[in-house]
Amino acid sequence: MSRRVGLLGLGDRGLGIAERKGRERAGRERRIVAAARVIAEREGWDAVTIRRLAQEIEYSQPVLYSHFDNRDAIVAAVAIEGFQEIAVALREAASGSTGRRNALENVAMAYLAFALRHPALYDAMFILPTDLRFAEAGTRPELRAGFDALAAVVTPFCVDVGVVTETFWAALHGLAELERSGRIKPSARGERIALVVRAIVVSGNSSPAGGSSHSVE
Amino acid sequence: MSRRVGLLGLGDRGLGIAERKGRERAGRERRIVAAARVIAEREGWDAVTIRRLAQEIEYSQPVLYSHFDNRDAIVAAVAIEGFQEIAVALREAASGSTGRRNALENVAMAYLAFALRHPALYDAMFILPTDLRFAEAGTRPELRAGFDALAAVVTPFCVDVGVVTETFWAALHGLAELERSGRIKPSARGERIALVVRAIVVSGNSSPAGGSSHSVE
DNA sequence: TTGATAATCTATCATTGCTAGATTGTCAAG
DNA sequence: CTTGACAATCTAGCAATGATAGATTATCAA
Repeated sequence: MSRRVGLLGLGDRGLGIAERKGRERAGRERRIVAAARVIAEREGWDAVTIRRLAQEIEYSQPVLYSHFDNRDAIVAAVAIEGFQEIAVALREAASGSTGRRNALENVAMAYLAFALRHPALYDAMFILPTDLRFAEAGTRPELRAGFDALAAVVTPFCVDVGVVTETFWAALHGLAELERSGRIKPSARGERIALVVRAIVVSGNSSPAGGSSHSVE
Repeated sequence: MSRRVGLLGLGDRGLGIAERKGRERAGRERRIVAAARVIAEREGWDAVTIRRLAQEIEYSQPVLYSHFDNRDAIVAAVAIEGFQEIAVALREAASGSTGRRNALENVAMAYLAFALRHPALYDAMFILPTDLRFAEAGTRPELRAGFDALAAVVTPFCVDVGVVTETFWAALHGLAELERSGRIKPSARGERIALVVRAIVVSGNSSPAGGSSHSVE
């Protein structure tokens, strides 16, 4: 976010005032992000203009630039909300499962349901440019949470958790994208998910070791 | 593309002239698409503006609108080129293979190589809005060719070719997208591909029938 | 009260996709 | 050869967008 904040140089009892200003500022920032998300989900990201957001929060346009460097940074803020929420959704799906394989199924279904239920949010997370950093040392924990949730349900079936999780994620993302954009027919979604799940169950372990089977449950 | 063409009302021997005009027009259209693609690949799609393209082909901006309804239609034209070319690349990868499993591997690698080698082209095909129709009755054959190439190498390993091909495609697309956008580390690409290939080989056939294995080669 | 600084606004820029309307080229009918 | 119609193309401009410069107002310590 932008730097020039101010609210320094407080005198003796100006401390509470600075706190109030900080709260107001944070609240305004949340309203910007919330408005962006609502408009994007209702009318698409093209409708999310700086002017429109300014009108929505009842401030002038330049105020937005004291919160975010540019429009893409607002998209990124929405994307981060999305990564937090999909992590929650995936963890819930996993926890409400009857077994390890069922957990895989539920998580896969939850992933697709999330992507299809919040198209604009998913756009912000994966399609629109956001300059969010992934797969690096300093990756924000919000961005790792979803990956970790996938890794959790994949772990029982493989030795190289990282690679299998990445591939599982890729398969789910690909299914979501191709279905979202009308490139594959939605009717066979269940069968495709079943295929992905079976693939992980049966061939997740890359090296000859590892419990290859006979624990099916 | 746009409608108002003209070149009718030809008299007795005006026929050759009309043909020449048609050729010139088609050539100009090709130059537009080619310029769009070159600029996009060199400087990104944001640099592909109508003015820039007009300058490139040495005509005024409105001329572009006699060829394409809008900017997205130009992106779509580039995307179609991409679908044609990826189909060729996948077929070549399949034909130069030593066996059915090796064909799977080669095609998967070729898919990823294509996506990573032509980022702007892949953007046009899968990321940017184009209103191209897929998975419908009147889908253009150029858009089916790539899918068919995938289906060809998948067929030996499954009964429900459609579903398995869709899932294979999704996995490859997901891997391409996540790697392109820096969300998974490029170093493990080979292992991820191997995982996808093994998954199809070992669990591609959904029903209990079908040649489940023992023909490995 | 005053002067400095923070907070916010008004006004404006350059760029974009797109289009209306004027202008030029082409060619068949008279 | 002229003329009138139509195709082809251009000049000029619109409205919208992201972004910013600079004026204006609020705040508060001295």
